[in-house]
Amino acid sequence: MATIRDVAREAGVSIATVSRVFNQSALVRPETCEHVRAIAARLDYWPNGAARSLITSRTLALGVVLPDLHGEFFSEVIRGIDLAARRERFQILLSSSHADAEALTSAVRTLRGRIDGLVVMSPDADSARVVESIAASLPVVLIHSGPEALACATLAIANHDGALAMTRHLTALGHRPIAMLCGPSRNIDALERLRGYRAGLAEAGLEAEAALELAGDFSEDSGAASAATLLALDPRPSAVFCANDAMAIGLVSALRDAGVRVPEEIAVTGFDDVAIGRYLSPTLTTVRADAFALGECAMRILLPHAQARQPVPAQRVSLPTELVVRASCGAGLVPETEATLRRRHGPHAASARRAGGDREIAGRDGGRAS
Amino acid sequence: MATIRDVAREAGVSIATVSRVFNQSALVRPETCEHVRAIAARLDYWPNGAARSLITSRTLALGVVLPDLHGEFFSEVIRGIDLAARRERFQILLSSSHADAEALTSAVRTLRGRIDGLVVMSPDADSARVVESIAASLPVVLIHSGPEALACATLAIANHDGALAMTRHLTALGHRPIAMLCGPSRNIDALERLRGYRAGLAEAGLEAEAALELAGDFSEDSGAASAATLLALDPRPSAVFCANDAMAIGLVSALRDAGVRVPEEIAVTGFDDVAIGRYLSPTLTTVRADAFALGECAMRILLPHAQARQPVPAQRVSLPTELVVRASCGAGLVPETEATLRRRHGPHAASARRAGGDREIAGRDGGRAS
DNA sequence: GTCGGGAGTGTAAGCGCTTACATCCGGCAC
DNA sequence: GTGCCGGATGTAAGCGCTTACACTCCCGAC
Repeated sequence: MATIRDVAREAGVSIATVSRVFNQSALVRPETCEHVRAIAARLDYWPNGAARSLITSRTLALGVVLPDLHGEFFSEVIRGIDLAARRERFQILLSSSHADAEALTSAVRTLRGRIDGLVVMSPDADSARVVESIAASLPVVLIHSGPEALACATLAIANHDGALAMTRHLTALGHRPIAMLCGPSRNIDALERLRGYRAGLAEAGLEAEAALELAGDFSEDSGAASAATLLALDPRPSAVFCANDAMAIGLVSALRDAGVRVPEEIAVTGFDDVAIGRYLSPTLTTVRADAFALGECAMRILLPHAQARQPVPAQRVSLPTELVVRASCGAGLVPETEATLRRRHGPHAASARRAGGDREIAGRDGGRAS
Repeated sequence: MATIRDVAREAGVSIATVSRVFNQSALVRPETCEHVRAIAARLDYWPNGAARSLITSRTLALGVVLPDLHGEFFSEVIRGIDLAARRERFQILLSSSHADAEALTSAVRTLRGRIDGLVVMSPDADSARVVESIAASLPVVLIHSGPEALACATLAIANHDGALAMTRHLTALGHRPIAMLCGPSRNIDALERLRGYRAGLAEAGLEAEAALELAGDFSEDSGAASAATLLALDPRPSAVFCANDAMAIGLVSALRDAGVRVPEEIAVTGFDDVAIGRYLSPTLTTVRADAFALGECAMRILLPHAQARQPVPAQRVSLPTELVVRASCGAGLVPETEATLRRRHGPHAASARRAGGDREIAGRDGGRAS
């Protein structure tokens, strides 16, 4: 691999001149510049990134640490991050599956000196501490939905509000009892969604019951597996709010196999709004948590500070969610009981598929907040 | 940020000793080692990756260049790559959306000096040339399904064989005419699938007809959009083989909206085997192209050479596909006409959902080959 | 006692680059 | 002609690290 010295020798100039050519310095005579570029092209030379970043202490790279890469949600987050980063000519160093705080610490260490900033997505509480401690020396944004205040820039999904909106929607449609298929018991997002569900029940004067809170783990299989438990409940719930779409999809499939009609006999709703939700039968009523926007938003917060190499001030930004009413909740079947509902949703039958207008912003108090 | 010199001064040793401590050199007295580690921990020191890789010319990072990040397929490829890379303590530098050869070249340049090896996934022919030219100076694996031989290590999906197996399956079930919903016209994978479809028709003595080859672009929407064209065909096809699952999902959804029963009136099949295929109604008959395995396999080829920093010898590895028979093809409805088919597939009704045994390896001549 | 050798540590070079500063040179004002 | 200025280029330091080689002990063999 050719180095700057090879090019300089070959071009009959000093390495400083070659360097200037590759750094758009205006101080190089056009002819010299041309000549150097020609030689560089011939030798297939391009500045070495490591050497460059060693002296400039800027790497034009950002670290992205995720808990996992499974499923559409993470993939969309990465896409959002990647797109925003590329716009500013930043590379992405991806690192995943950091189950515990220790793994996270060591991941961050290996990244040191290779990145100008970091996005950490972590659904567990310990990792938040680790990130807090890094935040002083490296621009960091933490994607974390826990309710507590942290000493670093935090981006949260409005899980609670989204789940509340969904539960309100189900109670307003007259569903009861309403069950919840929960996510992993130590997952912050899952817990916040559960909180929102409970708040929604309370608002409608319904009581939260342990028997109605089914265990799940965010996988399609766990959704399918919960069908039996669900059908054995007495009284049988008229609606099930699943903590994510994957479980809702698994559950609908298992219910269909069991000969139970959705939404006529049991309504099923999800959370996330995965792409195929609008193509399922019945189309899936869910809460849109815009994963792409999440990644993009994290970048919007991080990038200016990464470029300036200055710590991101502690702040808390919440990304609003939207209630997406389609068919699986039974809207359109059950007469609506509240005039407000009708006004807010507009028509939303099964035919609302692919319509953009079937959405309502639920996270009214989302948006920016410190 | 503390440097090696700070630690050395504080610990009262030379920088060489500190360096040795962090490189597991056996030459350091245990007490010294302990002492240095303590100081390092106190100063929150960790070796700078850029400096390290500048002198060792190893980065413990691999570049991954993808055409796009949209959809489950890519996300699974990345997951496979990430997992395999992590096992060998390699980081992943992700770079996507390199539409053309030029963008690819510049992406590779920015990566130079930051990576020990590279995986490029590219469905277009020009990029293959770019990769070929890099292969001499950097270990590279190209994921590319074009039929031509290339001067670099190439990993291909057995698109042709998979599509052939699917078409055979459909003809054997007695379907005709059989339409194909194609992918992007310049996409190699899409073209190879089309080739396989045509070969399958020819085998069955059927003629390929332009009218039966519908235009699509791999998106759910394009699948849905093709429903009208399809239904207007005369004679109406009894089966449609979609070049990927996303289009099949969109098509099934649009057909359902149009009141056409799948598979009774029209059978629909896909390619990829996305996770939710088994949860759809009807469950989706498709060709499994194991994206996770693809990423993993690319790493298996690349990693040894990346570690040794030696070019990957030109070779061609093909990843076999499997025919996954579920309900959307109408198997179980239509009496099977060939004894061989029955023997190969075993029972496969709608209830085959979630069964592992409903799969048959189609790419018999896949596997390793040079 | 002398010597050799190996274990532990230090010294210094240099990876490929950027950049402050030095140098050179041509042109222009006087 | 001299001096000055500024544009173009060169020189050299040094980013934080690894590692070849040098050095210093200390111990055991003789």
